[in-house]
Amino acid sequence: MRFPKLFERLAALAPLPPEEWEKAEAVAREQALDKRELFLRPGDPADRFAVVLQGVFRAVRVSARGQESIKAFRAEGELIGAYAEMLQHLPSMTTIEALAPSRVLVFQTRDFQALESGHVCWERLARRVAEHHFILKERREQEFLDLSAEERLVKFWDEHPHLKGRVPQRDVAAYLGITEVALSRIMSRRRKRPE
Amino acid sequence: MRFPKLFERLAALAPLPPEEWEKAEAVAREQALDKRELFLRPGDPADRFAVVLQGVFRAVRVSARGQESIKAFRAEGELIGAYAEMLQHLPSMTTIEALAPSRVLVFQTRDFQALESGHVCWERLARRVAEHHFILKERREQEFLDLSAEERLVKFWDEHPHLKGRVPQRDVAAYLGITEVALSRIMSRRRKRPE
DNA sequence: CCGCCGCCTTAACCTGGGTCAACCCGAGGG
DNA sequence: CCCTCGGGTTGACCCAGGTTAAGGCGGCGG
Repeated sequence: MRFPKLFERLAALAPLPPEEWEKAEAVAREQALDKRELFLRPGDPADRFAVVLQGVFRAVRVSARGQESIKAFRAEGELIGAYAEMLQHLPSMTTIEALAPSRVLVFQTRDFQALESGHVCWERLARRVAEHHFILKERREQEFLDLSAEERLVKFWDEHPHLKGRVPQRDVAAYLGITEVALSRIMSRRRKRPE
Repeated sequence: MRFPKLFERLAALAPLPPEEWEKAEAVAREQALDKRELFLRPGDPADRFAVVLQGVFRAVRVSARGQESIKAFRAEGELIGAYAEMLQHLPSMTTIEALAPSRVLVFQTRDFQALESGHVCWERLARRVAEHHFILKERREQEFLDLSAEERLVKFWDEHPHLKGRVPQRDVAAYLGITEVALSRIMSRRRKRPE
């Protein structure tokens, strides 16, 4: 077993026999990425995903108008991939970019489907992952519905303290749905007013 | 089989043997709701969900500040329930209210777990449902990130034509994340300007 | 028939955030 | 040492949407 820590993490989500994990490791491939390097770009087939072993990533979507917004940041132990597109068998509309030198463990969805038909544990794990992602998105939806940009910012740092210093400000702005200018203003406002 | 149409719908998502469906129908209970009646209110245990047989519902969340925002509308063939809370074994924070006289088919999650341990098809179906919900939420996230309120409105009616005339305007506003006043203004703006 | 109620609209005013543009500052590279 | 460059800040100006408050209007009960 090359990645016992990762195994623990997954097994906590759903029962996962060690021998099944061994099979998964057998089809996985380690990949190193430089800062700025892309794990996935728009138009690529969404036929693989990965677990972050080290580093940080941002999942970006550029709109028709050319402005880029950030769907998520992903750090150690989290999944990267164009999940929605994968489920719909569409080419990726997402760019996934390393914000720092990183290492990931890559799986082909094809290989994963093979694992799934071998043992039900994978089905259950896939379900858990889907459910977890749903919960995260719903939480975010809630934030857009009833929080101001400033409140979203505060909440963001509350919930992602481990990203401090690892993601540029402009990307935080693009995650919050505002411009970097607005974010800068909010921060200076906070610096002065509510001590 | 009391609800063959519903069976078709579900079976389209994931393979579902008719005899399993029969078992599900056996534990389901039909419920009628008047306009304004609540299927679920905040604080209720999130231990049941339902399929809409007839009518429309709105899933509301009231924020700490007391303003209510709408997570989703649900019409015939769709699921109602506090899904996120159910997954997290939390009491409901959502109100689910009939916008018209409605009929639903209610399941207890407890009964459903029994079905799941009886046959893997339910596991697969649950996964599909989770994935589907995820896709919807991600799409909505995208809309908040790079569409204006006006564009969100247009998209809303594009994607939900069957809700026309069935949901009050103020609720559409609360779904879009704006006030009813703003929505009214947007509509009159559109009436004049871009013919 | 009147009056009320629920729902929508309109207007006046305020504010947060967008846009554009100038500027600052620290890290390299020549 | 200076230049450049990437990333953050600031200011001026504008506009979408929030807030408050005043109608409009159709439906329904009395």
